[in-house]
Amino acid sequence: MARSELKRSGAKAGTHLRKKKILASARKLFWQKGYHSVGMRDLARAYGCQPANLYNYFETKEAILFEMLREEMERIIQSIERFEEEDGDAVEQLRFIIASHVKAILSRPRSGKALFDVALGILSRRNRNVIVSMRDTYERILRKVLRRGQEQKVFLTCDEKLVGVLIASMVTRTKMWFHPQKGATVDELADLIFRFALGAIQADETPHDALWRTKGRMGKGIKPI
Amino acid sequence: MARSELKRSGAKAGTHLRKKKILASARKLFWQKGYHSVGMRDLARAYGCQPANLYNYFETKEAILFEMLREEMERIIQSIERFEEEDGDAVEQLRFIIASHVKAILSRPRSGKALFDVALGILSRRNRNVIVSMRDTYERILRKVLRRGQEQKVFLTCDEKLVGVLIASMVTRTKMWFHPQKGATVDELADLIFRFALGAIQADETPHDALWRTKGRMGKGIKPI
DNA sequence: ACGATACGAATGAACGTTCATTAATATCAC
DNA sequence: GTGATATTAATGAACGTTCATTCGTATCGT
Repeated sequence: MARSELKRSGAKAGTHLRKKKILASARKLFWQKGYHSVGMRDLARAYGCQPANLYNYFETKEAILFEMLREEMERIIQSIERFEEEDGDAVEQLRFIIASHVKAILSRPRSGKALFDVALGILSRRNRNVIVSMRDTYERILRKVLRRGQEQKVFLTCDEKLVGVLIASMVTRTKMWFHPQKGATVDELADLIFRFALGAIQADETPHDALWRTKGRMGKGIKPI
Repeated sequence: MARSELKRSGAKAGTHLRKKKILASARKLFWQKGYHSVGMRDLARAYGCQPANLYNYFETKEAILFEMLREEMERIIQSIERFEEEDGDAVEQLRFIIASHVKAILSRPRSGKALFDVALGILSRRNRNVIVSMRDTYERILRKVLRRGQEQKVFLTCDEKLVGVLIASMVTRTKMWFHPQKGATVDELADLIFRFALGAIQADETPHDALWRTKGRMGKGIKPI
């Protein structure tokens, strides 16, 4: 292990890995209990060390929250950023965006804690700006797709800014009430939300009656806190 | 040891009035800054007394939050509870429910703090059950109307449980991003959300293209935190 | 004078954070 | 290789502050 390359990056590699592990356990706790209900002592216990040691990896508690949110947003954006420029079927792009977002949100242990919203009031101005600008990127892409759909005449003329926030609202809040069940999977949920949104804005009036015959199946997954 | 409800008997009628005033200033603060960012000192200063005095009116800080939320929920429910039994045009009932809810939510100084969601994690089990059961009442009424609309064949066959939470999600989150402006009033917003929802579930395929020509006007009111 | 109302001061707990120190590991001169 | 010397990683105990809440006492309306 006397490789010269390891001298520089070797020590750092270990730290980076440990940082990720701290973030992983912090993420779980923050989503479950909310920022204010989780102390540094909790974070330390979850990771397996003393509170003081966490300060070798993060400057403050807020820094942990920030890094966690940044990673999460990055994941969501990366999966859809190609739609900003890429021309294509807007309907399919909308379907993908919704599905991707729903999956990202529900891939974490349920919260019901509105962590993201609370966080914006906690982060420093600098950090909040970073997160907010990432959220803006997400909404910009969504609006771009909505506008594309209008140009393709597959969506009705609509205020894409408004429709964007409405769709995002439905998706965001899924984590408050949705529990995957037999007959009510995350994929199905995403599909239903997509169809709901599409029904509201689609131009050609294909009856989508059949799409809604899910009574009693999807209902199982709905269990608000 | 604050006694509960000694409104009558020899107790001064002023007590009840002062309690209301404390609640009023507390409500403003809680919605603006969130529960954790508001201390008893802040509540006392806003009302105009010392922190200790608040304990003559409420047993705990949580009790203030609870009473406040209870009043708020009561207001919302009272305005729509007649739809639980009353037969009538489901489309108009849905329009009324959405409008009523939007107005209730946006009648307070903006929060962007997800107070309601956070509160559910703060309240004692007993108090949370009260609030949750009120929320359930709201959702039950909404579902009843959605079912009525299906029976009247004005709504598509749909899972009213799912559609209910989707609609409620859109409405609830308005407080995160909507600012009334010239050309973007609360009433217009409520109407647009109603039309969005109706477009998704309505049975007769009346093109509602014209309904969406609001571009650039409603957009002004959209300003997330 | 008496109870309702308010106050100032104090309490104990919890919080994020800092600090001096130890244990372990890598680096380097010889 | 061996011992001296940095560097890193982690610790346990405390720090100062803030918090909701309690206590004893004074004030006020009647």
